Amino acid sequence: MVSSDQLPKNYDFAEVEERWRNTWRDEDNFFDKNSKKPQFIIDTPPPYPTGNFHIGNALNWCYIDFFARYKRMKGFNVMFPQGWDCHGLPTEVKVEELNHITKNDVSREEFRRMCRELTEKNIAAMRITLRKMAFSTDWSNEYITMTPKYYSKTQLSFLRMLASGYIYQSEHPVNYCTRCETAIAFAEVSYDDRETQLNYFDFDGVEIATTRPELLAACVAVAVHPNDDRYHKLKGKSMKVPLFGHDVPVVQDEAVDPAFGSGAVMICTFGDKQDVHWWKQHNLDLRKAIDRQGRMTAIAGKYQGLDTTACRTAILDDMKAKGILHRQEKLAQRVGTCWRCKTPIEILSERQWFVKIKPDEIQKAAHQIAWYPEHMLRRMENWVDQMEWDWCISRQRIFATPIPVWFCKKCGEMTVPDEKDLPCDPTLTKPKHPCKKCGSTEFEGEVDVLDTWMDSSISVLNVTHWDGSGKPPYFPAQIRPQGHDIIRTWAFYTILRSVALTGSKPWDQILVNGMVLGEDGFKMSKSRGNIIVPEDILVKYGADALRQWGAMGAATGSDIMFNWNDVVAASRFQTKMWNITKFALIQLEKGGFDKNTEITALADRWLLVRLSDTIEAVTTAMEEYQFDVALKAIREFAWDVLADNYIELVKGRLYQQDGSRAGACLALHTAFDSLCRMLAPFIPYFAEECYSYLNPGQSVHKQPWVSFTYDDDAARKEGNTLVQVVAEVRKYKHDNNLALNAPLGKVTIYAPHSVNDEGDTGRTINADVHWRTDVAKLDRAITDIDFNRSVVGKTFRKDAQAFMDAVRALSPAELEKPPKTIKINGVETPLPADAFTPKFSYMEEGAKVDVLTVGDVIVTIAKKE
RNA sequence: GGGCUCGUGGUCUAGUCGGUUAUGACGUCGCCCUUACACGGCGGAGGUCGCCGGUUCGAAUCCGGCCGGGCCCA
Repeated sequence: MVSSDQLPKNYDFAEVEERWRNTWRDEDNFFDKNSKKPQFIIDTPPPYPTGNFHIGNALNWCYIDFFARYKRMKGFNVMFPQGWDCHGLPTEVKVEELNHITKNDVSREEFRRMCRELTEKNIAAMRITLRKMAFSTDWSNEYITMTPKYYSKTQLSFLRMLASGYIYQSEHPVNYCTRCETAIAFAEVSYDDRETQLNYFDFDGVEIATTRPELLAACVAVAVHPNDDRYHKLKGKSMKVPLFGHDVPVVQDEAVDPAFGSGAVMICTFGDKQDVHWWKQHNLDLRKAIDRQGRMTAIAGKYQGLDTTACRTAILDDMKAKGILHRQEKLAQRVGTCWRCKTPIEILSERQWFVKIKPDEIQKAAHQIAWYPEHMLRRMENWVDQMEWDWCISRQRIFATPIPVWFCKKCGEMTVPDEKDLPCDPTLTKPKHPCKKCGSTEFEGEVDVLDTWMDSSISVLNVTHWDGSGKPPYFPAQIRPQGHDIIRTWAFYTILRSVALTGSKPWDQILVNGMVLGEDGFKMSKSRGNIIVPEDILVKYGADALRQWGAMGAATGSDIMFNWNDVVAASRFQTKMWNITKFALIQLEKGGFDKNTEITALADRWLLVRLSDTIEAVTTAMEEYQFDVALKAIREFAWDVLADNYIELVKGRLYQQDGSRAGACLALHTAFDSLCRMLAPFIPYFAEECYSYLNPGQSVHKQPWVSFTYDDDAARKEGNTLVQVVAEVRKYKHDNNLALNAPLGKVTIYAPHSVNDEGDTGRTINADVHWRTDVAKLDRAITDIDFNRSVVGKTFRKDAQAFMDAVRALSPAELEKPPKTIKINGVETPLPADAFTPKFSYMEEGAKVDVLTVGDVIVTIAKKE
């Protein structure tokens, strides 16, 4: 044990946190392949390496670290890997910005090198924050998706899904961002409100309303509702498209809303998702009027080369000139945009690669996973239910995993590399064998690359070593922690891929955390100026305070508002705990403690039973990932039970030098040791620091989770009463304008059982205290009756009111000694025990005393003259 | 328009498979520098638990409707 005078007066988080950060070793957190302990593998989210670990990440990682540390203490072989999801557009855009280039100004290889370089720099910066936050990362299982080691696994998964028929290529309409020049998946489409114009014009004699006149060249049909009398005559006819002159059929479809516009709509390839539906349904022509850059194609005739906006203006002008534009109306509209650049997306028909979505097997696997909180499963169900198209996985970009496929230049046959030859960039290398179909050795490598979700959706397969021979040795993982914003992407794609590649669910449990909102209650954003970065909090209050905010800010799973108050309160709790540590050390070094001391004093028994209750509650909460409940219970025990009540009760005894202090020393040590262990997952630096003073050279993080139990119902009840008696006496002093340490004279406590308080009560309230079990010899009168409504209501139901009236009508003697039955509404009814308690007022003969009652305990106070 | 979720003192929040006086923090007011702690202790004030209706002896809690936030999706 370290001497108490070596403890600094104040807790210096900056010094302590840095010291332990430099002391702890990475190896202590490594997953042990040879361990016999049960495994607990965490499918940690690989963040996008922006260079800044933001507060949302911090919350997510706090949760992970809480249970990772808890599970280690509970005897699990924990893997807490750290991944980095590198590929994708944001980095490409950043590289273009920083170097003042566009991707086409340098070679693909050079551009990739620039992206890798930036990413490495960003990862290095983020690792520093992770370490400062004291996350118990398993750095031996770090993965970086842009490395050949990782993306060869992405490619392997691609080849296997290609072989099993999950992956196919096809020409199909896809969401396309013409600014980024790439296809995107539905999950990457966001929706913005905007106002547009609905244009009514003459279409070969019929009025049609459209918001997208520029697509006239791509018109392939006119649709009307089958029951719309106005257009019966058009059935089976064809019509001539104005300005362009090609003929299109008239089709009938229930989905046409006769009340919208003129009730007749033009179908174009493609204005929106509905057009795609109709196009498939009615087997219509394909007319591509917009190219990958968002410009009009040759099919648009004289409008060729214009962008869509210019084309719209030109066509409307021409309509006006021809006199066929009837009128224009304003229309509120939701438009799909690229999540990254906010450019409105186009639906283009393209040859792309797709992954088959099989809703049933995804639903089945999703239901085999335990969701925390449970209702988050609904989001997955709803998303899977409304999937219409397969997942488009090809992207026309550069910084991403290459699609490992070649096509024969002669016959078009597809060739793939052997699994052992991965990774592979087909744009740089050639297949090892000639074309199987025609024998040619001339190949063209696929230039498209993979959606980054193809990388990250195998994170769990990667950490469980799925690519090893045979069955994945560690698969499935135990838990996936993630935010609810990416349920429809990361969680969805992971389940899909896991089922496709292994036939099984990816994890046993999924823990979904909420979003972090700014102090003003809104989503953090640059424009609102409400962004809080973890580094700010680390500098001002330290990692432990930030971690406490993460645990206590809100119930697990709900959105959490950032609040400096919570951080300040967390830091104050540490100050309080620091002082408890100093007190414990000062007391324990006086004579140590003996594990075999018999605990007899009520206060000591009470502390131990309350500790036991707390440990049980905290353990239950940890098992359910209710970190707010767990930390709240710990804080309450430390501050309220231990510091404000227990220590106040026994400090007088501890100051003495006789044998009566031994029990208090043991109780104090037990509580303090347990607190350090329970706090270890939440505030690892602080818990380590406190623990180290009592146990030099030992780490609290290598200790098992607390298992202390203490069963003593009487101590719980009597101790609570004792605490209340002290509180009542303090209030009495307060009400009588007495100082809290004012001497009180003789105080008699009449309790139902004899109590051994070792003199604690008398010293605490500064009085000459006498405990008695006999009945107080006082004149008393009944002033009121307390009913126990939970008993009365359950027993009498409708007659509860009548019962209470009947009791009030009893004589004082009957109230003190209740009869067996009571007459309610004229019926003799059994009188249940505990239905009511009479309230008495007491007077002692002659002597002037004040009387306090606490439950069934009576306290008389004879004031000192 | 649909789905999910939330609405509790000035602010944030616990409680939500009904049950005695609705939890805690911050703020606020009063008293107290008691040998761990004034970054503290003790005590107080402050709430028609969004609104309306229903079920019940009893509703913050269950049911229905409405109003208002947030998120996801059409």
